[in-house]
Amino acid sequence: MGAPKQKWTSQEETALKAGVLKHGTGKWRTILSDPEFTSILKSRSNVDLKDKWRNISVTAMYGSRKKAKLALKRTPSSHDDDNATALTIVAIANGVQHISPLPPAVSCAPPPPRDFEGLFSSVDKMILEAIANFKRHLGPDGKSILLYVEEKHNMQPDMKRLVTSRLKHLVNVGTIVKIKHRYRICRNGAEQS
Amino acid sequence: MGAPKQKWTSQEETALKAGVLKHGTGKWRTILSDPEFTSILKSRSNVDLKDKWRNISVTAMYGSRKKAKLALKRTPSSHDDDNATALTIVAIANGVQHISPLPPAVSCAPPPPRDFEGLFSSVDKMILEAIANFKRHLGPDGKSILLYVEEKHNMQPDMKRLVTSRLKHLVNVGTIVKIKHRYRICRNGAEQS
DNA sequence: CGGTAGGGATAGGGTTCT
DNA sequence: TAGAACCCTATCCCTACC
Repeated sequence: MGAPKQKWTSQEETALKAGVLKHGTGKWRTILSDPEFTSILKSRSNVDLKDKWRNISVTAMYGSRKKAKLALKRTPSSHDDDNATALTIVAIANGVQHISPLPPAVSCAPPPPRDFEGLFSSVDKMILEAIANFKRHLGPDGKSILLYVEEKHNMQPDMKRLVTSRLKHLVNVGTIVKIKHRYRICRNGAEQS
Repeated sequence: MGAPKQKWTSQEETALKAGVLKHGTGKWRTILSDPEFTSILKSRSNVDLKDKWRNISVTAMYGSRKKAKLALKRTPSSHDDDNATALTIVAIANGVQHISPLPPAVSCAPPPPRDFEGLFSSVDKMILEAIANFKRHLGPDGKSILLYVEEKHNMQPDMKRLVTSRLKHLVNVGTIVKIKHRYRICRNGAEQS
């Protein structure tokens, strides 16, 4: 009676995905406040978003949370990769897919991150995105970033070299900093401790 | 792994409690700097300590912060009592408890607040600590301290009498003063406003 | 600038409903 | 029984205020 279990509509789900693409995971309140999504998601809380995203991610990767836990027990591997991977999966779903399951009543998809200014800047963007979508202070390590980008491009082995060099480049020009094998966006030129 | 949530170990928690008993609440940086605790708590910040203490206190009293807030809304009563009570609880836990949940691999417990000089002095200590560590001007009243001492000792009626009499005793000998049902450490004989 | 208090958000485990 | 939706709370983050 209090609440008969409010199932997620595909509009809501689409908005959530777009929100994650735009603001990153872990920015549930931000997504909720974004005028682009707030009306669609107005009956959801930030925690709802988090939970739904978990369902989406875990379903995409393992089929279920239960299996996910089992899988993670067997392989206590870098948990960060999973998050990046999930985001990638959804990114693909949302970005590559030209038709929505439902005709979006509102333009809830991200504006257009479609401006390819060249491969480099494209990769740079993805790298920054991968880092930006990291909520913790410690950023992702190179491996996670790589995985993220590779999957985005269907495991092109060329990508690895490109990403690695771009990563170095971004560090060199001061866009990002590398601290103990982890990368972080550099806010103002230098990120001294 | 960036830091998927660094759960507090029982060693750390013990160190924090000991630190609060030694330096008082609100002295997080001091506790961190204390050579007695600095190594155990080296991966924690002063803010972490503050947060964890809040968690411990509130859990001991209400079960959770959420319930605490609700309880406080229903009863906008003197918030000071809560803090004292929490401290008392921890004081008791640290001072009376003879067995740790986990056999401490390292001697991480405070050197020895284990010197039982008798039940009286033990109770006196708890009372004084609870009051001393109070930063608000109004001290705690005896009721809440009593209540939780009783609970901690499984409602032993003896405890109630003991605490009450010790409280009176401490007032009589001038160690503490009682002002409007609240107790304060007496610094120099008189505590005029 | 550094520290603390407090409000609030998130992560992850757990629970309920279907 | 599984999976989706929802709850609980330890931990973490942000901001105002010294």
